Amino acid sequence: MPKALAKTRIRVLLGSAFAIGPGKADLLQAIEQTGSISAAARSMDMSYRRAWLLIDTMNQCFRQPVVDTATGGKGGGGAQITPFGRLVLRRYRLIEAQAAAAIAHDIKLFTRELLRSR
Amino acid sequence: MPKALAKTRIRVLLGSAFAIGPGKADLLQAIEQTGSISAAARSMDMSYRRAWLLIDTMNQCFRQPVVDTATGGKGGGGAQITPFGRLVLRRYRLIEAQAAAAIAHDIKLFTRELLRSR
DNA sequence: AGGCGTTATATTCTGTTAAATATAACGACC
DNA sequence: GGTCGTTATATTTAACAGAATATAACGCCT
Repeated sequence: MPKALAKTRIRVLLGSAFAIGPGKADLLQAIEQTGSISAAARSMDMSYRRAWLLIDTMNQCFRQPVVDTATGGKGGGGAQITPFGRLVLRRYRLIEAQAAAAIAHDIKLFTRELLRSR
Repeated sequence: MPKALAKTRIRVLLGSAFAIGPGKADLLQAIEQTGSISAAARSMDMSYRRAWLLIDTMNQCFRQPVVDTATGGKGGGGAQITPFGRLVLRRYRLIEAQAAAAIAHDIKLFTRELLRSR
């Protein structure tokens, strides 16, 4: 059984859609590393369809696309994170880190003093 | 259509179970105000079963029960938040507020500059 | 004793979400 | 022109979550 663990999730919403959150950020990074949606999905043990849907949502929520795709061609096509996407990712990660740092101490106390030990 | 909105959710996990999060915290407050699980559930437009399940999870995750219940008796019974539950709630709200304050500025920039307007 | 509103719990139904499967289109490369 | 792996999308199937329903137990109160 894993140790008691505190996680902060920051999700940015646009209307009712989740523009970005932990999962989408990870997916962006996987695309950056693999160069395709399908390879990124495989590496995250996620269905291609699900990955494609997440990217589609992001591309619709942000002012500019975060991922560029190419169908056909060398290797059958591929996908790349855009410079704008890199910016989105960087700033999201920054916000995540700020929140985590701000509560780190109190979270530690909370889990130590209040949660049942496992 | 609602305006672009950023929400930070802090959920504290124990093992794989969510010990506490925004919904459970609200439920605790509703019980504090109403004095019963069923009235709290009604006030939140939630099924009694669901509310009971959430409370049960909390009571199992924390070192002490956060809610005391009584079956039968005056009014059929009822439920009260324990002093320990009040402590849990207060400290959870504090953590929530700290995280929100830490990222408020950057979240504002993020939504203004990066998100598509609605 | 019987009624009442609640807690506590099991079971069934239902709707939504995710997975699985299938298929078309694409364009470089051989 | 055929092959390849990918994007893009539809359709079907399965899994899960939540709602709905049902019921027992409880203890005060009239």
